[in-house]
Amino acid sequence: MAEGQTGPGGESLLFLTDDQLRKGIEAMFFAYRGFTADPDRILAEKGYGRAHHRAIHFINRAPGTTVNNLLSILGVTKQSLNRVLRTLIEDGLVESRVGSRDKRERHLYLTETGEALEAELSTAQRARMRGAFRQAGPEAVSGFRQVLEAMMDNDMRRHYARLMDNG
Amino acid sequence: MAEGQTGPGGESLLFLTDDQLRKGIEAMFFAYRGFTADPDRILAEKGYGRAHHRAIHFINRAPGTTVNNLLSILGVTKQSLNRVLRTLIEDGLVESRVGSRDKRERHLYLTETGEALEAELSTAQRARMRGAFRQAGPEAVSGFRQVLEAMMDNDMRRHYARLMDNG
DNA sequence: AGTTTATGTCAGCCTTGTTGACATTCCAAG
DNA sequence: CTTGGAATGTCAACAAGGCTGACATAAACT
Repeated sequence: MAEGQTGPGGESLLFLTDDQLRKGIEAMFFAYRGFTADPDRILAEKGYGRAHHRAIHFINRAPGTTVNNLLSILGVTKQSLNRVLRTLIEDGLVESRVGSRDKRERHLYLTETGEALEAELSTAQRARMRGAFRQAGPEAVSGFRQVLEAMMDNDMRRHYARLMDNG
Repeated sequence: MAEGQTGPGGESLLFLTDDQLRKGIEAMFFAYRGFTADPDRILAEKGYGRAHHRAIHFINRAPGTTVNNLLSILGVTKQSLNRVLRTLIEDGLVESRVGSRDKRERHLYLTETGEALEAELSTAQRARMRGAFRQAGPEAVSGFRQVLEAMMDNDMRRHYARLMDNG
């Protein structure tokens, strides 16, 4: 089904065949492994996991963010995040400051040590992304980001857009 | 560092700034969540997880594949895969046939029930991919796949290429 | 006959997701 | 002002699905 149609306007829809879609799906699967491979190696050495990386990344992106905001970005339960945050705080990578306006809130910051790990992780991950971008070229990069953005759920796209504004 | 250089040939390297790379990284993170969201919901209803989906997908792609081949594609340990395969076989979604040439090997096939679940999962996942492809357009899709392929590790790219040939 | 290869299984550990129960803090309605 | 609900964060316990290591079996290769 859905093989090589042509739309009402006459534009080629070859890229929407089930076969093309399946290629996109498998590309996404294999590429995500490459995407996480380098940070995973670094994290494993230090006894951390991907969850720690995600927390560190977004704390670095928005220093002083609250636990609740982080929860919403990461899309996990607060209990799950809390476990990760606790080890990062114990290990001195993250600092948690009680909110001045609202004392229920905890504002999160990377310490110097935390920033060092963040730099190590993001340098490795950027190197991989840079290689892929360079190899594929600027046109391809633009398409890459368009498709990814269209693949997000609405709330994720909201978070994504907000981060793009800040950065 | 790496802000808006121009290469020796004069071509713009704006898309290789740390900022652009970071956007690519975050897009990849949020998009992968969308990518898995629909299958995850279906799987959760039936008491399966992503690991089962991956096994089902690649058995469907290459019926009769051996356990070892699947291990290499999925990049997990045999113990991990075995646990998943065992439940799929017990539940009658996958059939394991002893090899005729080499009786050590087990060749894996989806049963009718297995094919039904595969269809349900891949239909949902294709719908998401189709929406993203349609929204972004054929040029973007081409770029998307170029960047993803360039992001893979070599052995993943090998598996990917082999699957593309078959398909 | 002995070695290697492919597979399966058991036990046990870790990360990271989940839910449930609970403490603290804030705010607003009475 | 007090009290009750909402928001925020912590602790405990459990499950899925990674991992390693040890071991059994059977077939193939030398």
